[in-house]
Amino acid sequence: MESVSAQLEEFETSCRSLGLKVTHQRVEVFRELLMAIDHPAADKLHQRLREKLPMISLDTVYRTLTTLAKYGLINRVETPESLARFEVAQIRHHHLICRSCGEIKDFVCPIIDGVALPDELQTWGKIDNKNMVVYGVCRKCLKKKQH
Amino acid sequence: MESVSAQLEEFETSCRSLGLKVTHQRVEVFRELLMAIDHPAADKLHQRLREKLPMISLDTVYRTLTTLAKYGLINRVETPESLARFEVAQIRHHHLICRSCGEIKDFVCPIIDGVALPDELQTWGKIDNKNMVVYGVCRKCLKKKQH
DNA sequence: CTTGATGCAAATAGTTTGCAGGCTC
DNA sequence: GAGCCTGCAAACTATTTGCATCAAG
Repeated sequence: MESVSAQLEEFETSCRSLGLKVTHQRVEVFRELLMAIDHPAADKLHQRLREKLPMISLDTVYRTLTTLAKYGLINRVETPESLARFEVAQIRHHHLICRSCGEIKDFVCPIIDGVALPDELQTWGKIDNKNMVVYGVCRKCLKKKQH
Repeated sequence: MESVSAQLEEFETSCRSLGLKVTHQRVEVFRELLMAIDHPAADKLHQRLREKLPMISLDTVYRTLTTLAKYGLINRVETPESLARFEVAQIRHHHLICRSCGEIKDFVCPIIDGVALPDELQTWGKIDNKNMVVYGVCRKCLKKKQH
């Protein structure tokens, strides 16, 4: 596991080699996402960022997230609420999503990673990512429902 | 593989047992989705439906899709464009999504279906669905890019 | 200095909701 | 006939975009 500062340094290097300017806002967006464990949506991230950067605008957050996702520095996670959520692109993992509260949890599963996809997919085009998404209702929500 | 009329009949039976009224609009929305192979979004479905039901409103399509998905009669498919798309809940399958044109293709993979998920997921809550989502760029889009 | 990034405000796009009338059960 | 469903219009929410200014390389 890399340290936060090492990851930030790597981020800046990546930006430079991609021709993206290393702005204060971009670094902070990335740092905030690096610290987050809850796959925040743009709006939530914006709220958190304003503590450090009171002037940062929501559309800059959107633009930054879109740009970073486009270059693969972060991942966009699809959710059932059609509300985009984000995470720093880390080790290969999959997602567990609660239909009730929307919580997204990561899990690793080397077996799934190792499964060979059907041959027909090879002729379809160029595959660059596979992700297992597991839906259900988390324990907290199951308890709430009993009332 | 069931015939279309058999599936429609089953749909009506399901609605009744769920306490949902079998309206003309609902049946047509379901039928249209049954015939579709492209996982249409609400808007596209609405366009198609207007050929048969010129008066059907877009919000009825939305309401119907939401209701049917809630009861598991159809599935909502998440996409990278945060635009909800739908399909009739058929046999267990997975999705292949083109990042460029948004095409969604189904594929079956018994091996993936059979993989036991890590134990930690059992304690998380109640799991009701697992789906592999494979992202890439389809051949048609790869060709376009070469120009 | 040049070009891309930001902040502001306004525009979009997808989706949801309140209400009155209509249709299923 | 009772209550859910529909159509219409308006509201909302998430996200995008045009433009002038500003800052990184």
